[in-house]
Amino acid sequence: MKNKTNTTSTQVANLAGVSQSTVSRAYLPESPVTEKTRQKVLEAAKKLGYQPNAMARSLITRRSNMVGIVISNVTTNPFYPEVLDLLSRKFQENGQKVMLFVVHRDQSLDDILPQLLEYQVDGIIITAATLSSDMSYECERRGTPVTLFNRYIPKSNASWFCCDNKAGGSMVAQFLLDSRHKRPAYLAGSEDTTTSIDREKGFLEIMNKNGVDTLREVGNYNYNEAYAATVRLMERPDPADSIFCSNDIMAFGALDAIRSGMKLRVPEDVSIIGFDDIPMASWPSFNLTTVRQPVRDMVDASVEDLISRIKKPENPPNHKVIMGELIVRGSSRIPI
Amino acid sequence: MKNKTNTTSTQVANLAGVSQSTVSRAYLPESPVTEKTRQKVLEAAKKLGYQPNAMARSLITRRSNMVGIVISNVTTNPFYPEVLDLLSRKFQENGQKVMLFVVHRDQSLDDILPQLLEYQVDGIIITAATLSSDMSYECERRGTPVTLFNRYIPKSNASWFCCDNKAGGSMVAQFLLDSRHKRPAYLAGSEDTTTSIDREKGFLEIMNKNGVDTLREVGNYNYNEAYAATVRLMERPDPADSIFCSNDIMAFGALDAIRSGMKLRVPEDVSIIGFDDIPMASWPSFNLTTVRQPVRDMVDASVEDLISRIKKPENPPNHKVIMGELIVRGSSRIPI
DNA sequence: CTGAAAGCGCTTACAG
DNA sequence: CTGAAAGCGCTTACAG
Repeated sequence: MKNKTNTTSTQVANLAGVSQSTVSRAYLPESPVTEKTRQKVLEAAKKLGYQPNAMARSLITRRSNMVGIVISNVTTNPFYPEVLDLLSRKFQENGQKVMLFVVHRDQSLDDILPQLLEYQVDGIIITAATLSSDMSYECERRGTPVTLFNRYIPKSNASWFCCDNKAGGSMVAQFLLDSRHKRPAYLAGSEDTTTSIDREKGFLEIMNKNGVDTLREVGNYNYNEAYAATVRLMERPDPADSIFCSNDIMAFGALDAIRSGMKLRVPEDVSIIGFDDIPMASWPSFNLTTVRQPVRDMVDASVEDLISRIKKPENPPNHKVIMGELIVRGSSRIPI
Repeated sequence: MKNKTNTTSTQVANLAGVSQSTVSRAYLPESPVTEKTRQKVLEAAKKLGYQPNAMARSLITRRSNMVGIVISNVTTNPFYPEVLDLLSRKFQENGQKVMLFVVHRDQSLDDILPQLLEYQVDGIIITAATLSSDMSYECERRGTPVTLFNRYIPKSNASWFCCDNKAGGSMVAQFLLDSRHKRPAYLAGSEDTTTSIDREKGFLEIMNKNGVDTLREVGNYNYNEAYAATVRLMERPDPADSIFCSNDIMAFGALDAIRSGMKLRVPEDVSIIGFDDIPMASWPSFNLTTVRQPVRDMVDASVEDLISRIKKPENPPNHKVIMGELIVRGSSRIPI
């Protein structure tokens, strides 16, 4: 293969017999060019295989038309591939390119964001991870808007859009009480995530209000840990009669532990409820009662917010919490 | 939030009392600068919050340090989020940024690749999709190497790295025969994918050699379609006694159809075998016998190939087919 | 409408 | 080692 060779606007200009500026104008929608010269340019461009260089354009327009997406958990929770799919689709529809960073537990965003800024992204969406105040400040200083997806930071210049996790937890609690459960358990996700904390908060608020004691275990949003935690919950002298898992993947772990591991029945012996409503939740093998996150609305809101703040940097950040919906399936007993 | 403002090397130069070129050199590893001036520059840079502009750098070095990843099926098959995760991690470790495109059935790569080229990516990896010869030619003309992941094109300038899909199909066929199945079925993925075609080819080769007739249905790599296809396979007067599904997700659909839908037993009534070995395959609910794709090796080979061809554009494309491994679990009867 | 010129923020020969 | 200058490939005032 030959070395990198790019046709430039000057070469096209020479062939078309116009100036380089005219070639440039031929590619700009609102520019003043007669249709005739534009055709002449486009023809020459085609002959030479010319395409404008986006780097050079970005350099001078101070707009890269790239946004950064930072995501994690992409292999451990099917919810995130869906979020990524929707986000990137929306940006593509808007003509924005996506620079992607997949982060892992051992990586700090403080090393990632500077790389995004170095490439002059116009804005950043952060999913399933949170922002240090240093970085938040740095983005603000540079004028690069940041939007958090399903996370929030009390005071910062970032926008955020979350599922109403607390209300979701409360809905589950109320549903469990209505269906006469006496010994509910909360299976927490990662302890440092606001999602798990808020779901638990909402859940406990209702349980406490009704004077019901709850059990608690931690599953770190992970199938295997949830499986083990469920075994612990069930081997107690006072086992749980229902488990609210902070995401669907953990609920599957709980389900498998109860049915395959302990040979108990769902929902007769134990009710299992999840959170997310990923597509698998409706598969017959799981048939999971769960809280559906309004992913589409959350994605739409995030992208629209980011784009509007890219266009008008003076716009203040926005925050919104969007209600989820309880989807009742066969993994839980139902109110009579 | 204020408007975009970037500190430039010239400002740093002024503060540090050196020339702009010296500031530039301070950021280049191999450049001749005394440690003392470098420190002076870095200090000034820190004070001003300076960071080099990657766009300007790319423009002049003719290397963007960005690679394009084109991926699809990211929500329908957990195999691909894993591929994406591994690919992007490897590139990040190599200091390459990733420009991501998630494509859908209705989108042609012929619209995507020009966007990647416009942004001067140094190379492109295409996963779960294939390349038109026009585009292949265009990339070659521009000197941008392309690597296909688990796809191939007979003659083109692209590299490719695949699982040995044909051998995988043969392994499954032999295993099914060894465990005395008499009426095997092949459940095809998308008909236009080489992965499904090759797995079927290998499967049939062994079956034919042994004079065994096979059934066939199409599931398009999709859970629901596989569920329906399985029902058809079992409702025949001569139902299948084993189903080789062209990926794991379809195998789950088959499993659910057989157990939840038709109340038959696996593996006593029917053996189910998949392909991929995604993490869920080992969950107790599925406990799926399947062919494990050597994802890590495939990813490593692809990334290394792309990087080496970015460095040396004169290197010819490489092709490699890597053997998978049959993972025997509980969804299939075993040879006696 | 069209062209000549300046300039975006860098890297890199070329001198010194 | 360091600086002045050219130039990467564009866009965009400024004249005409």
